[in-house]
Amino acid sequence: MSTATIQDGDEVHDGGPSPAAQGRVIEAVGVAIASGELVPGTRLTLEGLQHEYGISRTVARDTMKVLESMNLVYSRRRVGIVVQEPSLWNVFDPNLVRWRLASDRRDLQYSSLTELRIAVEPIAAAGAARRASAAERAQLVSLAADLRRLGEAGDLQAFLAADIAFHQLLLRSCGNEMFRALEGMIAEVLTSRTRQGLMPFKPRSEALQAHEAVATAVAGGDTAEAERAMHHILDEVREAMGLR
Amino acid sequence: MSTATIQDGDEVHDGGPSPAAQGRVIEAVGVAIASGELVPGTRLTLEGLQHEYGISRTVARDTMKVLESMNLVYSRRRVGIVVQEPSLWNVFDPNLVRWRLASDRRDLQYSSLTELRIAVEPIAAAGAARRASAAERAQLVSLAADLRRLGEAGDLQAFLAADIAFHQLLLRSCGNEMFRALEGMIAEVLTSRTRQGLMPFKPRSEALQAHEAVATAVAGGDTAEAERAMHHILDEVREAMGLR
DNA sequence: TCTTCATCAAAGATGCTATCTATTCGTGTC
DNA sequence: GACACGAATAGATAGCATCTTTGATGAAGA
Repeated sequence: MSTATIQDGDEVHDGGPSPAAQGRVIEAVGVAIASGELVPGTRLTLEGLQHEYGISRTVARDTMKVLESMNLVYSRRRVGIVVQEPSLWNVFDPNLVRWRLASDRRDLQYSSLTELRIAVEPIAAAGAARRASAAERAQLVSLAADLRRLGEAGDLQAFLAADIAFHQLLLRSCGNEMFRALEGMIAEVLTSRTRQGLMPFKPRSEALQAHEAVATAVAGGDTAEAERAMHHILDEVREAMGLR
Repeated sequence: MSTATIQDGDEVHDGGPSPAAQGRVIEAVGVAIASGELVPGTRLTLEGLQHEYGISRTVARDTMKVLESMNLVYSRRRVGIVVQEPSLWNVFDPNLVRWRLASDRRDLQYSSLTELRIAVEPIAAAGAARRASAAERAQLVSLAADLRRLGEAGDLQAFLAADIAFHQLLLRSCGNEMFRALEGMIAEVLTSRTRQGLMPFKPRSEALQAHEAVATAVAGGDTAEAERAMHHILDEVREAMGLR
């Protein structure tokens, strides 16, 4: 409407002056790289991006700056912006994880995350047993009870939600900021596990018991037992992943 | 010298036209935030940054975009650029890790990384036993032998180098891209451990044996034993960190 | 009359565009 | 092998658009 200027409309972008052009482009290019559609070595240019997405040079510039800070691309004068080798990517960047989970390379990302989870959660449980607050310990016990109730009732949806809450609380209360940063990714893995039907239709009684054991151990400050019980929970996952 | 223009020099920045102004500013602001010098809630403005660092709006914008993608800040109209709560930072970003290790909050970052290492390395060892290439297995055995030789000779410097190589190779060959991304951070932790004198002056024979056990198990494809032996190596670290 | 609440306008900041100069570095030519 | 050309990013500047906070104004009610 009041967008006065807008010259040379050879390719008017629909959304008007499109607020959040930035995010749109980062998303689009990020997804294209993460999915492998843009293979390593591919060269982009700012001008090309401007034209393709109908954005100004500045926006193209800072988009590439963000992608560069994730190590998805590097830029050199006279050459352009070059897509990096996957082995150099910042694979812990939550955005990148999201993009990869949305791509058809989903499985690779999923198994990496699962293995990470297997590694981290036992130590997180031990950390929680050592450092969680009283409120967190109590909530953990309560969540374990919820899990049993919902699991025995067969309410898979609610069970998943409580399961996510349980594991997230553990990561949050373990006192390690890096573990806490994995909260979102763990949630993603658990959700995906249920969606793909990798979860038993009805949670195994053994798993329910193990969750209770973790909660009890954390509540009682028994680090070794918390770690052991969490290991036990994850053994089931390892089994399912063929990592046993 | 050839800095032709430079108008209105009310505050000429020393470095001339400063190539790589970008990196300089990201580094400076990133360090200031990571070190806690800029507390959460602090407001910056593009204009303030332009003035402070003698840069243009474009560069200030790019810089903030990068910091925003690490979740160190968020920016809102009419408000400015606001420093985020540390709990929201992308603490796995290698740059942020570096900044924090360089700050006086070093210890916090160090212990988080150590705990992460304790969690990841056993699973990485198991992964390597399952998935490493023949060359990698051989190299691991060879590095373990080097470790014994250098350890018994008391050459702490060379021992550290070989130790880093050993643990990095393990992470690289374990087949998990996320673990591999931790290579640099592990190297940092090991270096720091030696520098701070946390390493025994002469590596304990038990540790040397455990490294050999890991290498042998990986070479032989014995995942359970590789994991167990790596756990054993890390028990010493846990002991030292008071995590036992 | 005083207080409270809703409404509206101005200001201050970023979002985005457009355009310019400087610098670098790969490539082709001599 | 040296050198010139050109393509591309790096950086600077100016300006309009947009959003959102803040404060002022005015009306309704106690």
